[in-house]
Amino acid sequence: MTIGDIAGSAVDQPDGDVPTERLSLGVAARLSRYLQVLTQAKKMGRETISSQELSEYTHVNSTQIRRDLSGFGKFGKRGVGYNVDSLVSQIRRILQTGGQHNIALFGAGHLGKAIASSDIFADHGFNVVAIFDANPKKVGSKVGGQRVRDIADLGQVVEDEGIVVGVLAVPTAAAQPLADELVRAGVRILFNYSEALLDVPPEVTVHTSSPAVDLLHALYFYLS
Amino acid sequence: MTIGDIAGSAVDQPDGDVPTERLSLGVAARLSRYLQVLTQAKKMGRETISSQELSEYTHVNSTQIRRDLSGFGKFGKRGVGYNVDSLVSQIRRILQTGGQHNIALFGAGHLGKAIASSDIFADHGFNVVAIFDANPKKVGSKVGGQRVRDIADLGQVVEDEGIVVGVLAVPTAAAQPLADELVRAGVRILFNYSEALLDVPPEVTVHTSSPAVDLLHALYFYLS
DNA sequence: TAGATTGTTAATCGATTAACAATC
DNA sequence: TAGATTGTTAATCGATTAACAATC
Repeated sequence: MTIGDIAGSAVDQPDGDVPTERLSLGVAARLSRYLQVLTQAKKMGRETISSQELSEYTHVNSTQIRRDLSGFGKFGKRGVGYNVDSLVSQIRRILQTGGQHNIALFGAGHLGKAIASSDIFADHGFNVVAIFDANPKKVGSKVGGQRVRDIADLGQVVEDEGIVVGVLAVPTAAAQPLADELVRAGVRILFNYSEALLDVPPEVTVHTSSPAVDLLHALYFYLS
Repeated sequence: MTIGDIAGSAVDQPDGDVPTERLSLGVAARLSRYLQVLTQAKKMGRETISSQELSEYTHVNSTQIRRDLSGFGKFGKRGVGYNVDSLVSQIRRILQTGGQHNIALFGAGHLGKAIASSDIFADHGFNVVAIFDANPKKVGSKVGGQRVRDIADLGQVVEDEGIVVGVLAVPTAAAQPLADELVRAGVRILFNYSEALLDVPPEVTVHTSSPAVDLLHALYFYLS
């Protein structure tokens, strides 16, 4: 890859350009955030972007952005900004998430269809390799170019496809039993779009989507 | 409503004179987070919850949670925990978002339908009072019990219903022009589900949904 | 009571910010 | 060059954590 010589030749830091230590939670979260904006900027044809612009889109202070990035190498050009393409590669490398990851989607309702037919996940290297639904009537139908599978095949598919992430777009009542099955099958990250509070073992991470909470948060600053 | 006498005074104040101090961004974000879990817990019939349990569901340290809450009053009972109902009321009061807010939904595709038929927003006091779509064929059809309206009526509806939040579940290409119209109509908070980077005036807040980014973030900690 | 959990303190760590020289 | 923007420092602020007495 071309990444090595760009960052490597810049300065031979003792720490180097490869983050040996685990990133702090805050840094990882912010880098992911930058990546989102950069990906969108790339789609819109932008070639460079300044820390100031990144700041406006991410709501992260521009000094903080420069500081986050400069910790891993000198990626920017003074007076110009950052090259969008190269910064995307750099951040992906830092986050070690440049690869492709297989995910499984559960629930072929409106939300499931919306997810399957969008490329929000695909843009970040997540391939929806299987869609499941508990309703026998939906099994076999096509959603987003995929055949909807029976939940009974869960274990086999997780193993065959090396799935580590399960996206739960199912009714609240179905979420916990499904989560239990996914944990049993070896899935380690659950993305929960239902309203259930999921109980899982400590080695499993649950992320619960909360658009309304984000909205409340925004509203607080609007009202005050 | 009981909300008016508590939160109303803050809203009615001229600029600068707010009775209570504005919460820090971090506190407001965490309180919103607690509220989400409490709302779910309430639905599941829980009567009390400990800071330790809240910590497990929110990934916020339990000491931090007790510290956040005790800053506003002694809401808990030692040896027992917090009463779910009363804590919900308290946090809503603190966030001044206990009232009902009218929001408008744009786009009657899969995502729009998923949002309209779920109660993720309703649970937090957000009423979807209007659904718009640019496609004339969809205008007039029913989605989530509402008649889909023509985008041309936007200005009038925003004024009539007092809408401050617009949820954009539209194709990327349609997002910026729509955002411009919403800003013109006086909407101050945009919830963006498209992949567009929206340019808006400083008085308008854009929140871009980023499930894939959250996933990347979770994955980083799984991989390392 | 006895166990559990809050409310609170104090110490540490990381985030944020302003400022500015370096340099594209 | 001249303007713009990075990379970096230093100072401040807020978040996090462990620990524990209070008390339900």
